[in-house]
Amino acid sequence: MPKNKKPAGGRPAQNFDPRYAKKRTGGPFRGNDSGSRGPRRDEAGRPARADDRSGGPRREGGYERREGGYAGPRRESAGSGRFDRDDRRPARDDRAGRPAFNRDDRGGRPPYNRDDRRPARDDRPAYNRDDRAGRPAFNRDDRGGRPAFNRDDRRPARDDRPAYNRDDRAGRPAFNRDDRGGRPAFNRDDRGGRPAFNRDDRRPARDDRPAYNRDDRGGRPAFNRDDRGGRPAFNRDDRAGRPSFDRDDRRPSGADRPRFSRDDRPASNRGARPAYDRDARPARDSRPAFARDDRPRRDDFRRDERPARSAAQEQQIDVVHERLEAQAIQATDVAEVSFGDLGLGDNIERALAELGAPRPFPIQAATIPPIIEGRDVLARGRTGSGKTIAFGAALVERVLRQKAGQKREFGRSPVALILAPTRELALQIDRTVQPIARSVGLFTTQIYGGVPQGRQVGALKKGVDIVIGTPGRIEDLQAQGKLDLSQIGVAVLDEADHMCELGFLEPVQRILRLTADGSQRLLFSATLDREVAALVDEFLVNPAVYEVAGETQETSTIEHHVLVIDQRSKSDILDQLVDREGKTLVFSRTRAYAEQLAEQFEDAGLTAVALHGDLNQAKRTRNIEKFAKGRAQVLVATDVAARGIHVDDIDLVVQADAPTEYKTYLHRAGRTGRAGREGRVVTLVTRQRQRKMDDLLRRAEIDAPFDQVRPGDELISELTGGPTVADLTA
DNA sequence: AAAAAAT
Repeated sequence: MPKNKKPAGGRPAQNFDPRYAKKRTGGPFRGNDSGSRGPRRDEAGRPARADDRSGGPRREGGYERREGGYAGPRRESAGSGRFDRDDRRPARDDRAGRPAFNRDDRGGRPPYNRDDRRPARDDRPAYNRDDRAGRPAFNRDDRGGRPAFNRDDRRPARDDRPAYNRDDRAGRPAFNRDDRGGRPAFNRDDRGGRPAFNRDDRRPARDDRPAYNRDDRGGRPAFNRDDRGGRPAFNRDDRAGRPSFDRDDRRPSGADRPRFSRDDRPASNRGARPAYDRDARPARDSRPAFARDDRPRRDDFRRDERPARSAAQEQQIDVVHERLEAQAIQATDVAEVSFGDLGLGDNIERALAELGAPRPFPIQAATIPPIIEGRDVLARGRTGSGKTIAFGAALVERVLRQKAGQKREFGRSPVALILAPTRELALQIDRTVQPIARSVGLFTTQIYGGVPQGRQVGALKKGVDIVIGTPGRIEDLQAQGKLDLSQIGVAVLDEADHMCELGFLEPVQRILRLTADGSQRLLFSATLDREVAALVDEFLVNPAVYEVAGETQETSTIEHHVLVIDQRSKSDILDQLVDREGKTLVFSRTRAYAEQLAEQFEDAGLTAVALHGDLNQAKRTRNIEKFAKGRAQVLVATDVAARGIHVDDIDLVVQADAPTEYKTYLHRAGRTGRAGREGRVVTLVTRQRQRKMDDLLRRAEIDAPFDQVRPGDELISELTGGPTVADLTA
């Protein structure tokens, strides 16, 4: 999280730096983009896309030069789990190298997390206290020694503070009212089971509030704070308590089950069914065929059942696209275009080359010119197609032209904002945008939660041009008067459709409303759809909409498989899937399961780390870094890692829990097969979920084979793509 | 269910 604003001070060892260079290099666009969709028309209003349409074949070689060389660490880890454990022990020092003590360590981790979290909290109070302690001390000294100075010092201070405070207070209540109206609604909805009751309660309360509000303004915040303070505290207690209980429960059961399972399974399954399995497979293969035959019927039924839903949704989608006049960009049309041709300056072009992007990808060629021109832009380009560079480079050029001739001022307000749904993504975007901005003398900073705000505020005080962050902390600092959004002339929403989902939309709307009137808005996502209509209608003016032609599964480098399993065998099958060479990313639906799986894989002798919202930010960053650098073979994550996150060379994505939305599937799958590399996605489903999975894949326009598997089946080791640790050590 | 601000 060091987001340094300072010019020279090179970046403090950033996790993905080396790797990062490759990241964002772009997508799997191949020279042979067969799927040309609609004619490429030149809209009247379309800012001339400077692309010379010399339709040469697109070369992709330049983007593959950097190969992630993590063979070393991998080899060690693959060689034997015990070596890994030994390696870890010294690293963990305190925890001592007793596998048996792992249980103790597990019990000990939650307290560590709490400690880690507290320090973060302690830092702020600590800084505050220091500041407070410091000021009174100085005041006292000033009062005692220098009356004249005291008056001077106090006056400006008092003048400034009350003035600012009054302004802020005057301003905040108004905003607070809006916010309170919006947030509690979401909180209550989120809290879940009482929406109806809450709403009922609220309405009368709101009716009463106008009168009560004025009187109670002082009182409510107190109540709100109490409520807020109490609930999170309970949550944290619960979290801390549950994991330990769960872990305790799991250990005995886990210790017992594997023994019983292994004993039972070999006896029953291997003994009796192996022959049946092989015979049964063809039969199973035929089932999907039957299922497919059945599916059309279901579709018919569903169409009958859903007319309201699907029709409405499709209409909305059509409306959005029709009204926005989406253009499909042909890769061949931009094959010979350079970043300079698109309007970017030499410095930026050089910075991009250093990032591993010597020439623009289609989504970049399509969107950069209109962004520089100042138009609102919607863009859809599949995962790993280079969207970050598209908006990042164009935004820097745009800001540069706007600020041309202006002096750089200390404490200036930021003029551009990039919003992302997760802290890791915000950090990653900054890793791309910062070097581009620096190349032309602009400054960026990250504004996201989970870390002390002091550093972020310090950067803002010095003066920042581009802010990159997550909604919560941005609103927080804005409310504190430490972040001025009024000068924001360009606002980017990465993962825009996700940012329009419940829980994100309102904060995003509030933030956008605080930006300058008529400021430019850019919405990017691999799954941009009608969900962004709420924002488009309010914040965008005559936007240009782009997508890349030919983004079909045929042109994808990702291979998809669905394994139909017994719930009981899930654990063993997962062990088998992740026991392999190469980086494996495993998705789970819940934080607890992610944590559980990471421990399970560790117990199996692999190096595995978890990534989810229950971890403090330091640990989140540490774990994803370990995975990126190859010091962990397996990353088990919640959907916090589903969108945008780029780690080189993930060649297998395993969905331990199948997603419920096709968009989630696409984004999770998109963690592999980036920039033209090959990747594989394996999704586990139970027999009962098979049909839902089939529907989901159809919506995602993905064709994947369904295979029933049991632990030990050859298909599993085929999918892992290589010999396992067990094979090597046997 | 998860994510996003702390206190």
